[in-house]
Amino acid sequence: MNIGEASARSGLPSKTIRYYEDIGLIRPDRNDNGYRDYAVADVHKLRFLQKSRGLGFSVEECRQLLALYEDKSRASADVKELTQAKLTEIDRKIRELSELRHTLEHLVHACHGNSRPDCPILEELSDEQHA
Amino acid sequence: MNIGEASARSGLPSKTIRYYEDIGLIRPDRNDNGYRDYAVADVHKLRFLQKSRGLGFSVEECRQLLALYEDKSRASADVKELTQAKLTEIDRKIRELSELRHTLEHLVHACHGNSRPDCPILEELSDEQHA
DNA sequence: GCTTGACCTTCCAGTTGCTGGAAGGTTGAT
DNA sequence: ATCAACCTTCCAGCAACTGGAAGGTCAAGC
Repeated sequence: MNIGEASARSGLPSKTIRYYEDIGLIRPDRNDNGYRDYAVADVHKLRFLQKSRGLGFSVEECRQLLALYEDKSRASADVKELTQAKLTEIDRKIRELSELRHTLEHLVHACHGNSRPDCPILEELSDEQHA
Repeated sequence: MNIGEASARSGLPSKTIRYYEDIGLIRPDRNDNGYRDYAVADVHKLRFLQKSRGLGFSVEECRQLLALYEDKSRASADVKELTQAKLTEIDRKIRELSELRHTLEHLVHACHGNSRPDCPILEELSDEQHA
């Protein structure tokens, strides 16, 4: 499929898809006319990139995550270690998002604009253990 | 407190903290010697920025989120609408992170490096509804 | 009181990760 | 045949930092 359809299916702009090719994240085939030709597996990768980038992983981290799928020696200790590190990071992100969610909900329901600048939620936000 | 301590307490590099001042996200006092002087509330904001940036929100989105705390008219319809939109976004991110987590765990436990390129997890990854 | 080292300041240049636009080739429909 | 809607490369600009130079401040030790 052409880049336009890959874009529509992955949710990434064509510009970004070409950029990801420039930096070696994906390697689509080329048609005789020079057009890029994306396979379904490429779209999978692109969707994966679209999500993981949006979740705050750097391009280099995304490259590592992609490699976890592609690494032939997936059972190696290195890969397991990296995966475990990523899992820990994901768990932290999930926790932080849950806290952020909790805070926003509180702001809407509990604070009526009169309790700043020392609203208890702001305190909570900066608590190392808890927020 | 000086920028070094604000950096240590917030987890942000001093460079980044100065940059956030440049673009108007925080406004610390200045001492007579010209040094920036951060209050505890500033550190709260910085920690908040550190987290929300790491969770994939753009600086402009972080500015909006910060404004939710500072907006005197917090009960206005606009603010509630923005908050609701952010809550929806946060829920989506939490869902995507959970899926990513699930996928990585599966890779470690279920795939032994022999089932690509059509590993069922890669399929799942690209599914609009499910992954 | 003077030096030393660890701070802090501004400024400017470089990097990452896109994003827009120009200039031009391809394709499919009228 | 021409028109819109694709596609191509290339180059410039923006967002969000990041590093380094050049220099001022401060507390500790001699």
